[in-house]
Parts: sequence; structure tokens; C-alpha cells
Amino acid sequence: MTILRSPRLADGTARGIPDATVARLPVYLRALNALTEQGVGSCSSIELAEKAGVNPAKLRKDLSYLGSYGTRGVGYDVEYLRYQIAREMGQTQDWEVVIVGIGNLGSALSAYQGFSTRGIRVAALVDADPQRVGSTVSGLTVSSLDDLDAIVADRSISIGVIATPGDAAQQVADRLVAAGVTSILNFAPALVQVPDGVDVRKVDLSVELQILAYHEQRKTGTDSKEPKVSNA
Amino acid sequence: MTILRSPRLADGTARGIPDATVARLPVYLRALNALTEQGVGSCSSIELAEKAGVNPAKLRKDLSYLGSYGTRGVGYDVEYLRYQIAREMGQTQDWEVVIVGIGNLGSALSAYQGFSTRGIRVAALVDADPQRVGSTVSGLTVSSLDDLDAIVADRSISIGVIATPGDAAQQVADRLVAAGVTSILNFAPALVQVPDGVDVRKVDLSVELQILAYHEQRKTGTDSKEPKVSNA
DNA sequence: AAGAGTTTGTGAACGCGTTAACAAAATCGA
DNA sequence: TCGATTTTGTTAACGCGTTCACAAACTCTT
Ligand SMILES: NC(=O)c1ccc[n+]([C@@H]2O[C@H](COP(=O)([O-])OP(=O)(O)OC[C@H]3O[C@@H](n4cnc5c(N)ncnc54)[C@H](O)[C@@H]3O)[C@@H](O)[C@H]2O)c1
Ligand SMILES: NC(=O)c1ccc[n+]([C@@H]2O[C@H](COP(=O)([O-])OP(=O)(O)OC[C@H]3O[C@@H](n4cnc5c(N)ncnc54)[C@H](O)[C@@H]3O)[C@@H](O)[C@H]2O)c1
Repeated sequence: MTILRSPRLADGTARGIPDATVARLPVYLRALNALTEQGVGSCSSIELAEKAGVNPAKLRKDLSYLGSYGTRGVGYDVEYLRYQIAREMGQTQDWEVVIVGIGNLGSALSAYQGFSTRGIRVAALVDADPQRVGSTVSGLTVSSLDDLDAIVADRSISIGVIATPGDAAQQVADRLVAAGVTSILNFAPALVQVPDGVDVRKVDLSVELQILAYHEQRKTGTDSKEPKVSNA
Repeated sequence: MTILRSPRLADGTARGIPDATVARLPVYLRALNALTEQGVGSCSSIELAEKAGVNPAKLRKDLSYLGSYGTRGVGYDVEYLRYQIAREMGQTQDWEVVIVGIGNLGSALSAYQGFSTRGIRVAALVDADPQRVGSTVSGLTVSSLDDLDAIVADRSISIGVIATPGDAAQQVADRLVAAGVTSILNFAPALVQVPDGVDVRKVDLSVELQILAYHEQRKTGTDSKEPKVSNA
């Protein structure tokens, strides 16, 4: 499979933003929101980069993929830049999400208020357990897995979250895809196969801790100073 | 700051495994565990790579950083390789973790049984809310933030999880570091600054969904076929 | 014992992401 | 108006990660 990212369209609009940049744009948005709350109207790339925890050159490079929204010698208008990034990220609309598997993690996600300000709305909850179906979690009624098709179609939901045990993950993914979902966030420790056209992202919290444990072992094992933020 | 990763030590032991490889080793471990459960005693790089969802060449390259644990013409002994990776990852011991902020997410993490098989043990729970302190969550008593120093010292805990609201994250990180924690997993949507020698990893679930939303927007916006697993 | 077949381990090429460095473009003061 | 100053947008170099491709090393058959 040849993956080529069209760098620039005929109309000159910048398209095909690198994955690494897309992953940082929400961080810039968060920093810009914080600046707005502080009443800051404009800022330089250095200031914004510091707030976002990235290199200023990287920030400018990232923003350059969207267009030229700053003013040389001046900096960026906070509100204007915030809007441009939000638009690029599709955050001018709310994206409705269905969570499948309303156990410990699914319930926590359902209760989270922080999604709404990021353009995410938890629109429906689904579980296979008859005991949970019909109950109310964070103001939403838990529906049966059998109603998934109707729920997704009704609300034209395109994003699904898998918070079931690992051995149910593939089966749930299949049901989500069949219902019309084209993006999946998978919390289960299992690979899910999906057809072309469907995006899957996986979050594995065990792996995060295991990576930290690895570095811990190296710290205690040797006295070589090699510490750093080990995230990206 | 010059970060140079010592490629190979005097004793010939492979050291300084690339970050990208470290992040995949737990995935290989999981695949190997699954093979063991299925009674499979040995496997090729192709089989294991398929189970782990990676390119076979990448798998072999990753394993080559640990040493030469396969047999040409044959493949890998599942149990032997599993042990070697586990040893490299520091999974021959259990790593004790303290969770700070026992709200929705912290409680879900506390209840999670899947950590134990990955060498992670949730050893202590801490919260600032007097109403929560003293209560029992998943069999553990929630302690006060004031007792953090004693808890970390007593159990020689080196890993901390921040599951508090964002505006408390820095303060909690400072307390963790002061108590002696040298690795932090941060779920709060905030940057935390830590001194050299302390590792921080950040997990931002909003960002994960925002990235999916971005790709969704591009799917509907244009009819250009550019779908793929957008994770790493 | 030798050749055919298999699969690992790795050198080398390639591509993406990061960062430094600087020209272009704006403001400001004289 | 012009030069000094500031800061963006972008080019180019660099480094890391991925992938190909193949020699090395092992098994199996004859
Ligand atoms: N809880 C955590 O902190 C945590 C941490 C890391 C990973 N995870 C992973 O996240 C997932 C969920 O974890 P959890 O702790 O919430 O588990 P849980 O057991 O509390 O909840 C799982 C839920 O999924 C439902 N379910 C099972 N099969 C289903 C199906 N086929 N269709 C729909 N629903 C189904 C169950 O009824 C249950 O409500 C698991 O895969 C787990 O490994 C959780
Ligand atoms: N719940 C989710 O699904 C979810 C999703 C994405 C991000 N997050 C992030 O994870 C964090 C926790 O989320 P949550 O939903 O569990 O929040 P929550 O409000 O349910 O729980 C927060 C807990 O932290 C405690 N706390 C507050 N200040 C503290 C301090 N200084 N020291 C110790 N404890 C303190 C509170 O008493 C509370 O028990 C937040 O930063 C949130 O943004 C959560």
C-alpha cells in the first residue's frame, strides 16, 4: 500500500498535515484557550511554544502547514489562531461518540466533563450485560449492543470507543464498523482489524506504565545519567 | 542538551534501546503470553509480528537490540524470548505504583486487574478530599496527600500516577517528586515540570479523540481515499 | 556429506520529524 | 523615509525510525 500525502492542493490550500503535527494541534489549542482565559490577546511563537511544551521552531513549522496566520515582527493573534486551528481540527462542530463497554473505564469516560470543550460529545452508551442495559450512567441510558445500528444511524455517529474486555474487542469493532462508525478509539489490550477507510487508535495504559518501569530499572541498575521526558 | 544513547557497553551487553522499540516490547510480551496460553512453543518472526501487528523486519530489528535470542532457520522459543523481554523490561519484579486523585479515572485505574500480569501493582491511593480519605476503593484505603512521603518511603514506590484535575497536577507532581517518585504518568490535561532524573509520560484522552475527529473531518470533507491506522 | 530450504540478524537506503539558521516582512523611532 | 529591531515562515541539515534485502546460520532430506 502506497501512502502518499498530497502536500498541496491545486487551490494552494495546505493539505495533508503530518501526523505528528495533527497530534500537537490540540495541545496548541489548549494553550491558546488558557491564554484567552488570562486575557492575553496576542503572543509570540516562543511564548506559545513554552506553554505547549515544545520547541518554538517546531511550533512555527506546525502552524506553517495550516497557513500563514501570524504577523512577522509581531506574533500571533490568540483568538484568530485558535479559530484557525479549531477549524482545521474540525472543532467548529461537535463530534458525537458512542462508548461501548460501560464498566469501570467506560463509566469514567462517560462522566468526564472535559470532552465537551474539545468538541467531543458522548452521545450514547452501549453494553452487552443485560444488568447494565437500561441503567443510567452520567445522565445517559445504557443501551443494548443490539441497538447499536439504530443509535449510530440516528445520530450519525462516526466515532466509537471500545472499553470492553480484550476478548470482546474485535467483535465490538466489527459491530461498530457494520453500524457505520469509521473511527475507533480502543482501550482494550487487543489488536482490532478493520477494513480500509476506518481509523483505529489504541490506548494501552499498561504499556505506559511498563515503559516507565523500564526506565526505572535502568536508573537503579546503572548510575548513568540519562533522564528525560520519555513521552514523544 | 546532548542526548547520546550509549549503543553498546564494554561487556558487550546491548544497552540504550531506542524509545520506539521500548514502547513495542510490551506488545510483543502480550503476544508471547497469548501464544503460551495457546500452547505454542515456538514461532517465527512473521507469526509473532502478525500477532503484534507490526512489520516482521521491525520485530527482528527490535529484538536484535536485546541480543540474539532466536535460531536461524527455526524461529524463537516462545518461553525463552518472553523471559528475555520481560527481564529487559524489568518485569521480573513487580513495580509498585501510587495513584493520586481517586475520582472517576483514579478509581477505574485502581480497580483494573490487568496491571498485575504486566508487573504493575497499585500499592497506594491518595486523595486531597477529606471526604474520600479513609474510604476503601478496590480493597485499598485512600490516604491523605499529607501521608504521601511516608507511603512512598515505606514501600519504596518509584512510580506515581496523576489523576487529579489539571490545575492540581503541577502541585501533585512536586509532592510526588519530593517524596522520591522518579517516574510519573500524567492523565491531567496540563504540562508538569519536573527536575532532571524524573520521567514524565502524558496520556491525554481528549487529544486521542480530537485526532480521530480531524481524520473524520477530512474523510467527509473530501472524497480522497487516505485512510489508515493513524496511531503510531 | 552436501545441497536445498528456511529464517534470523543486520547493513544500507529511505522517509519522516526535528531543529537550527536565515531571509522576508512587519513595527518602531528618528 | 530609512535604518534598526523583532518575529514569522521556510529552507536545509540532521537524526531517528522503518523497511528492504541479503548473508549467515540453522535444519532437513537424500
Ligand atoms: N479500568 C482501567 O483502568 C483500565 C486500564 C487499562 C486498560 N483497561 C482496559 O479497558 C477495557 C475496559 O476496562 P474496565 O476496567 O472498564 O472493564 P470492566 O470489566 O469494568 O468493564 C467492561 C464492560 O464491558 C462490557 N462488555 C463485555 N463484553 C461486551 C461486549 N461484547 N459488548 C459490549 N459490552 C461488553 C461488560 O458488561 C462491562 O460492563 C478492558 O479491555 C481493559 O483491559 C482498563
Ligand atoms: N474521567 C475521564 O474519563 C478522563 C478523561 C480524560 C482526562 N481525564 C483527566 O484525568 C483527571 C482525573 O479525571 P477524573 O474524571 O477522575 O476527575 P474527578 O474530578 O472525578 O477526580 C479528581 C480527584 O482528584 C482529587 N484531587 C483534587 N485535587 C487534588 C490534589 N491536589 N491532590 C490529590 N487529589 C486531588 C479530587 O478529590 C478527586 O477525587 C483530570 O485531570 C481529567 O482531566 C479524565
